[in-house]
Amino acid sequence: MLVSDSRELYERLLTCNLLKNSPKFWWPSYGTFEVVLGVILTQNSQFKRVEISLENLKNNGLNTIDNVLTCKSELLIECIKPSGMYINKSNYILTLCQAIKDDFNDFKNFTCKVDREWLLSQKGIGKESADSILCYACKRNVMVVDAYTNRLLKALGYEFEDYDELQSWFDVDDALMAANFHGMIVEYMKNNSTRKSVKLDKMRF
DNA sequence: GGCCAGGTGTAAA
DNA sequence: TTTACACATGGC
Repeated sequence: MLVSDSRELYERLLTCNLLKNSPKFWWPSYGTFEVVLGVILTQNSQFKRVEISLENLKNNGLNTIDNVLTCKSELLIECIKPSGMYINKSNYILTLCQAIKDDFNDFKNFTCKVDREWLLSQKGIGKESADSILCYACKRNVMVVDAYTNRLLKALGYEFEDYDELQSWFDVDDALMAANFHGMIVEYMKNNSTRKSVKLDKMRF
């Protein structure tokens, strides 16, 4: 094992200064409804494409639950096309917005009251998306793990059975640490890895 | 042309 | 329970 625990990994990632271009939070519009849209749009897509879609949505006023629910679905689809899989994703967005309205009334109440189980029962929301919404939209102390995280830990000598086991390896203090931890892992892996290999020298190995 | 990107649902085996 | 495939786009 090249690191003894998640805290050592966190310290090593901090020394890489990976979040220097994101002064406070790595995910854009942290704590807003736009994060929910971004989480669905980013599924099997590049975030650069997601940012184009989010800009389209914003320019058409589709950055609130009510506006998404009352707009023509053709407009929603047109806005999110750059991220791909727009038929599925537009349906996921619409049904999720309706469910939030039905069960929580508004976004603010949703962020305070929603839990993981509720999110996982929604179509189009799996574990990673549920945790991303909790972490980056609801500002909860929830660690998001993904394929990057799994590959990094594997390169460091760890093997995990599944998502939940990988997630439970992480020990985080608060919402800010969780948000930045996952962000640093993604940024590190984007810059220092391919599907087959991970360069560890930036972390002083 | 094939592979991949800040995944998930569904059907078949 | 696991595996294979669909979803769809643009960059390399």
